[in-house]
Amino acid sequence: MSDCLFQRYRTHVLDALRRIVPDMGEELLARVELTPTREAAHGDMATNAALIAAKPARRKPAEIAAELAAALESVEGVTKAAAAGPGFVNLTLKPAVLQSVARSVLAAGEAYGDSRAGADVKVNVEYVSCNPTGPIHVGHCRGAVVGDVLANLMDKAGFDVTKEFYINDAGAQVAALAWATYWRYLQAIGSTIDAEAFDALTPGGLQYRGEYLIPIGQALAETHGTALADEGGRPAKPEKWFALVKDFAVARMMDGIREDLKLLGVEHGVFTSEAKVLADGVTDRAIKALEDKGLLYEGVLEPPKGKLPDDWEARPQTLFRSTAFGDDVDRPLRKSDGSNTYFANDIGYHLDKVERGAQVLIDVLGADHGGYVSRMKAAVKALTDAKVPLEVLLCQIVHIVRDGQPVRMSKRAGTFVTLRDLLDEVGRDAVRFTMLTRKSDAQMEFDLDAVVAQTRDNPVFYVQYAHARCRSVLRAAEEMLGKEAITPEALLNVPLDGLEADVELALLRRVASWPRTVEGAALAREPHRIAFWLGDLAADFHTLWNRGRDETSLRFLQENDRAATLARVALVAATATAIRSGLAVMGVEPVEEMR
RNA sequence: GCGCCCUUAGCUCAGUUGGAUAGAGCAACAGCCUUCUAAGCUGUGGGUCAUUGGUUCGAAUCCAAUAGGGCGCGCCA
Repeated sequence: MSDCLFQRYRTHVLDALRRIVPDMGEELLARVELTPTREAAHGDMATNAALIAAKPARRKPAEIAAELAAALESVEGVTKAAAAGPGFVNLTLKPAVLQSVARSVLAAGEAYGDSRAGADVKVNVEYVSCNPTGPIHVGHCRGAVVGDVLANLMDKAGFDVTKEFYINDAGAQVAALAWATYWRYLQAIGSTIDAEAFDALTPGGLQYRGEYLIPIGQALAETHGTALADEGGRPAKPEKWFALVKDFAVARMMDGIREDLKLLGVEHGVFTSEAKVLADGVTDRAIKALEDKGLLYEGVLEPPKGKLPDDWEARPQTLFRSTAFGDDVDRPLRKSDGSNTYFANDIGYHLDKVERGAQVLIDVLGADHGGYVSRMKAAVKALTDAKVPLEVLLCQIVHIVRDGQPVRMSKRAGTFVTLRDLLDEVGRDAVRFTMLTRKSDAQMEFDLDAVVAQTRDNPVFYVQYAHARCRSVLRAAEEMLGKEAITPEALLNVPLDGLEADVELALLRRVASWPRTVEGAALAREPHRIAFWLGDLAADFHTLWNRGRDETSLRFLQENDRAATLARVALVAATATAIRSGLAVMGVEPVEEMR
């Protein structure tokens, strides 16, 4: 675990504050923060301590701030502490303190920024969770990346994270998949039945007509020959084939989905089957638990306002009293055929996650599931007596555009629909990084040309370029000083007091803000902050680099000044490490050079 | 009709959970640049934080109402 500058000095602030204003409650002290300043004129850090303390002390903030500043001025490493504005205290640190940040980074390596804030709380992050009825689609892509990076982030922040995928393999959709696969199987064994005839035979009609099921039908034919059909390749009764074909198709679909996700760099630790949760009786147990709490009843729902479904009719059904937990209406658990609704099974699944030890549940869902959130939260609240929180991250739609024009998702027109096509076109790193350049709950345009453009305004490129430049300097430094001189271990012992230029200190300040960025982003469940921090860090590094163009004295490698060179190499190595630490959370590969 | 999310510079977006004079990039304008790694650099202009009210030392941030955009609204997942 790396020590965080801000945490360290915050304890000094609290110590001083306790002396000046005794008897402050813990909850008030918790609101005291020490943050980076927005402007250089305000020093390195600022605290709101005097503003917080003013009320309980019944004193003016400026007064307390002045006393606090006087006390903090004597703290080791502080050159200046000044009251400012409505009652802030600004701290200016000795350059040596900022310089030591480079050493912390080199000592910690990519573990720099690791935090214990999560206190090993068991968090289950469920994401992607698409139907296993076809290849994974670009529509799932944002949730996949957001979920994965959130999980990485929380892991880095000290949570005990499980990455989980829920396989929706129990509903009508997989039944339709089984029928469609069977159709392809019949074709593979030479049956002449056409789509229309089979469509008429299939409950709910033949839904999945995509070519991706052809090889699966063929594989079934190879294994089972004609055994799954009646004579002449005529369709047999479902009893003869349905369960087998369904399981086979789902398994094959999941193989493909797993493979595609792996190309995106997403690997879940746990896959949970809806059918298995159901078969194991967890779902029944969950429903029983709700019943025991008196939260189920037979009732008739009001028809929905606005557009009415064509076949709507009032009907008594088993309802969960979700309104008791903040939902708008009570929700049905059984379909008219007696089977569970998706919601009912999902209640079972969430109980399953809790029974496996999760203390916090996080679902990453598409925005079209927004209407589902309050009922699921209600169910989890009811099941766990509000002991296990369910948090939901909604990801808004991504519009794929090329050159500002929307890309229509049409298979017939040959424009891509699958995640794999997107990855083939722009690459994994561009997809992952770009998906996090917006808050999850904001809509986003994904421009196929812009995300691979090698320009300043492409954050993926800009961050990669910064790392490549760092590596380039380190390679040149190796030429100049020898390999042993610039290992992280060797650089740990290099004097850093030459790093005093404003651009160098600004870079160090940014690097120093990584631990608190990790904690803040993890606690707020906002993985996009990592992408923005990386962009800021890259900008600071490029600024320093560019300054060296005009002022040769600021260049990293100085032929005649070994001490200055070593200090700067340490800074560059620390910067590269910080970038890698951030990219590791993003699941993006750092590059050694741009090509 | 109801619920949830969103509205910040001409454009695309941040804004560290209520802090100081609201910030980047693009575009515009003005200079510079032939390079330690090239895909540029420096500077300038640009704002009623959708609108109105409220909460308090202090609001883009919290609350209420209004306007506009998105999503959802029994047995799809």
